[in-house]
Amino acid sequence: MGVTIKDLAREAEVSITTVSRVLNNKPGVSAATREKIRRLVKIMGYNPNSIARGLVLNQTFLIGLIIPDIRNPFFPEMARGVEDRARELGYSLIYYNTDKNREEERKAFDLLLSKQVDGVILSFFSWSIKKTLLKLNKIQYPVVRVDSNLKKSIYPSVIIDSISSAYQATEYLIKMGHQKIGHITGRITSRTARHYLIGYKNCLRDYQLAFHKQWLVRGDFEHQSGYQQMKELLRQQDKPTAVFIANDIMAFGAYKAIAEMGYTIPDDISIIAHDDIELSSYLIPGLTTMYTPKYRLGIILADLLIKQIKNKNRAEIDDVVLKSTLVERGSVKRLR
Amino acid sequence: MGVTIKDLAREAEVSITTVSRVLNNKPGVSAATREKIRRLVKIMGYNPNSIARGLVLNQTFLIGLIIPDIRNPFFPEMARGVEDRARELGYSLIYYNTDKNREEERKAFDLLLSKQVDGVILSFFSWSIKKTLLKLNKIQYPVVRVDSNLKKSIYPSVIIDSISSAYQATEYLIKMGHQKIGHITGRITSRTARHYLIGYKNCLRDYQLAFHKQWLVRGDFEHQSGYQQMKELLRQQDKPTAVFIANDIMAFGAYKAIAEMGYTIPDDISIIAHDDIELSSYLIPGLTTMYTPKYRLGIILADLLIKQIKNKNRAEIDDVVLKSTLVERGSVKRLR
DNA sequence: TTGTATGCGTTATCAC
DNA sequence: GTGATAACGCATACAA
Repeated sequence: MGVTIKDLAREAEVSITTVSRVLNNKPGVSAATREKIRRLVKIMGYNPNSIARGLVLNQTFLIGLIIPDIRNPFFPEMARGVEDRARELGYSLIYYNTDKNREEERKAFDLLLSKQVDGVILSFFSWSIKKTLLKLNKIQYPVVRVDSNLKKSIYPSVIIDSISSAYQATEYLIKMGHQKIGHITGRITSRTARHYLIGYKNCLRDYQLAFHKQWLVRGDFEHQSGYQQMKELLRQQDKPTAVFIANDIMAFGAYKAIAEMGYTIPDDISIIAHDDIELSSYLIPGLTTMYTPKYRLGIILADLLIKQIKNKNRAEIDDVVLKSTLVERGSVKRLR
Repeated sequence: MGVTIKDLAREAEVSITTVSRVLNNKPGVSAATREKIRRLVKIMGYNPNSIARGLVLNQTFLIGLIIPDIRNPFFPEMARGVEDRARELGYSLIYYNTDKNREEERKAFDLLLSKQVDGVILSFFSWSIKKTLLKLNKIQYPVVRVDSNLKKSIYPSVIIDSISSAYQATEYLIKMGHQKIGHITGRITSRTARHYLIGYKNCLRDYQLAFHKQWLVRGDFEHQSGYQQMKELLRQQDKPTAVFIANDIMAFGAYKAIAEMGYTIPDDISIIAHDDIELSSYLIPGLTTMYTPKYRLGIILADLLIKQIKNKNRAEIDDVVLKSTLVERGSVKRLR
């Protein structure tokens, strides 16, 4: 196919060893030959075959990125962060969307390992795949995870502290004078959704507000469910005055439901959500939400993974806990 | 690192050739040994090294996907289509975000070729890179492009006919009784933006409506500019009654601008946009826009590319033209 | 039915 | 300064 090191050697009338030396900027080549080969590289358009390089070095400079679904607005931000930093450090990314499907997650691992990626980034895995992870750990295979689990893992993780984040959101509503606070959950099979629920409940408890079962409705992180569940909430006799919605996407649906039923935000009902995706500031009124540093998350993931790749010894398992921060816009009303 | 074909051979007490045969389901192995090796594969957890495989087969089953920015909501949909179909056919994807930056685009090519990808998908390149493409074409390197250029290229393309699409959008406004029609353009350096402008102008001409320079304002495909440019439009004495906005994202900004200035959609001003990203139906009122089949676009791209990869001979250059279709929601008012 | 030998493009070891 | 040569893991032409 392309021009190889061998072609260069023939053309320059030297051995491939010499060529390899100048390509890798190693000493032991006269300035003259070095120059000659450099010129040839340009003229002949040589591009190193990193596949062959990977075979001998046992390193491909490839990283596997396993995510649930790139169409979820959370992930492009994160992925871009990973990619930018990874490229900066000389690595490329192979993506794998799993839809949080166990079988796909398993396949993703096999495939990526087969492609000899130097490490893999796992985000929001639906199961712990403990066995696989243990096996990888034994052979010192670099992995980082992003999750909302505070428990120590055998691999470094970036943790989004969803419990505290949900707590903050709820607390904000309370401080704004709300007492009747509802919650639209995420897909409850996900740990993140369960953590939000815990944070919400903890906060109610700490502020001695009764937990009303009818104000807790189940969404699944998709707009559709935000729409439906908000309608559910609004149909009730005794409505909440504020709702904590598990993500911005569902808030979009909720906005629509509220408008359709003739209510207005924040006068009739206040909304706080989670994530702060890019379009949320363009809702009317602007969505008050918990900002999660998605791009930065990506940067950190790349750093953590590549650090592992470089330190074969793998001394520290340093977890990073990422805090979400409140972004006040116009969707929460101060009561009384 | 992992267990290799050699390990299997040693364990099974056969040659690596035999092992290779059963791994690739080739004939010429007794059922007994075949079975024995198959068992060993499971027990020892063998995972083929596709890097080594790629070296000898001269095929990596890797595809390069070059896009401007995965954070633009258009691309996750498309990328997911590519990935799903590619995986189905046994290929994985390396992503490369270029931000439409020439230097990055050039680097992307070098990197991807160096990774020995079997082909590359180019979407919305900012320049023609004719020289590179010609060189690749000479060595029969598989490439597909997605663009809005109807001109024949040396490589197969999926073409989004933006001129006709903008024409349709404008025509729809006219048929709804509008005569005073504005346009917020995309970043005018992009061909797509220019094509929208052409379609818009063509339509005005065909319906004998005068083109008013002050109703043509320049955006850049980002919400921010939709917001600003819509304000610009609304500040005018003689306002348009309807505006064709070059993409949904800018329409989000425009909605906000309109609300802030105390106008309502569609009573005071009608809006039609382009793309139909997922959240657009949740705007209030729902955004009327031109739907572009982004996921399907991805599927087609993967098919076209892999077809090329398989037919080394590369008989046909079949372009595919994708039409956008109108999605009527609530942002355009029928006049009179 | 099975095995030997060679090569893919590159780097590393060792010799000259 | 330079060059043979082996090796990485795998597939395959050719022998046996």
